[in-house]
Amino acid sequence: MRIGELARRVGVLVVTIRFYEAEGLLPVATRGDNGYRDFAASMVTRVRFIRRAQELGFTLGELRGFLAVSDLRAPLDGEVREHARRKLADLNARIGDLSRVRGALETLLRRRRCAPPEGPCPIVLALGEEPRQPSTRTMGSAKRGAESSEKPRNKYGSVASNSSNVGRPSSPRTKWTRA
Amino acid sequence: MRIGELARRVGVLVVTIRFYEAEGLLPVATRGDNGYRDFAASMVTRVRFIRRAQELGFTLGELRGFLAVSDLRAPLDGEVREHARRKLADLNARIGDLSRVRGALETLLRRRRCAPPEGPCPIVLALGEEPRQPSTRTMGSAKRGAESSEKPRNKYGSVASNSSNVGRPSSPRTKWTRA
DNA sequence: CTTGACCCTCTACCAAGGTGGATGGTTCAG
DNA sequence: CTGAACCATCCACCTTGGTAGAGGGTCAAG
Repeated sequence: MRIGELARRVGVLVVTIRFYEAEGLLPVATRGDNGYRDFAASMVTRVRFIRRAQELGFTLGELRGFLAVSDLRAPLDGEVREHARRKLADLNARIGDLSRVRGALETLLRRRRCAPPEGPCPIVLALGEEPRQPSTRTMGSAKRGAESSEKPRNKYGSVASNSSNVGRPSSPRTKWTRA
Repeated sequence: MRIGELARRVGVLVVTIRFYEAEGLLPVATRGDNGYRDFAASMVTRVRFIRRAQELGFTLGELRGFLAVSDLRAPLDGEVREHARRKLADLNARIGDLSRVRGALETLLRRRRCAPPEGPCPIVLALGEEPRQPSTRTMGSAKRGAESSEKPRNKYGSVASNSSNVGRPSSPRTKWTRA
């Protein structure tokens, strides 16, 4: 199968297929005498898998690692197995969170408006409340940002000093002077 | 509360808070005479909500829309309600998908290796197979790419000229010199 | 009155995940 | 044989969600 047909079958752009190959998500395709790539039929499933997994919040990096293990058909030994176990835990946490959001959303649809006149929306509360159990959440869009009340030692991250509230009826000349 | 304290409490960078304000995810903070932002205590919950929702695959754009509705405390009328209903359907599909992945992953951990010697990994199959029911999956990382066997009417339809890339050592016949 | 921890604005830049264009070779129908 | 529809390469650019730094004001303690 040529690249165009593969792309058409999955519903992605040709350039995306090439991008995936370059990124190591697809095995380097064999080439004909004309230099054209020739893809096996199984690549349809594989590309479809990539798209679906991406929608579920897996990054291409994770997928690359995962597919590499799958391709090697290597036994699931120590490190990889441990990684899989961690992924499973993440997955469970994630499913739990999404279920909470679903519950809140269902409640919402049963009511007439988002929030009781005072206080925030139940969905905001459901997700925004203090974390009760620090389950290692490092999935999906987890960036390398500081996590849950840790000291963010970068850019305006030092220590100490607290001056919690307003109390400055002072001079009104600054650069901004906006209300 | 000043920006630094808010950032510290949630565990994000100060610049991230400013970024959220600029992106319309937080209401524009009131300013003191010195120009410093002054945040309400409820912003802690709100920012925490944003982080958690992001981890769950919501984009900042979705969150902006959602929070706007929540802030207005407007009744959930036609369009917004419809949107919420669609989100709920997406959510259900997503939870179902993640559950499938979880099942596959559990199976995987019970076995010794990823796949039976022939054929691909069960997880790849579980996600990569032909879509059976075209439920509108437009969540999480859904980009504006072509979808499911549509004609990707972009790229590969025109030609033109360029000037960069000088002095290429073009081979007599082909550029790629096949494998 | 200086120092250091804050705060402000603005501009640049980064990584991920592509998208699009320029330039050119290949294939096939008419 | 010609034109379109493909295929190839490389390079530039876009969006998202931030980060980092320059340049400078504010404020409390020493």
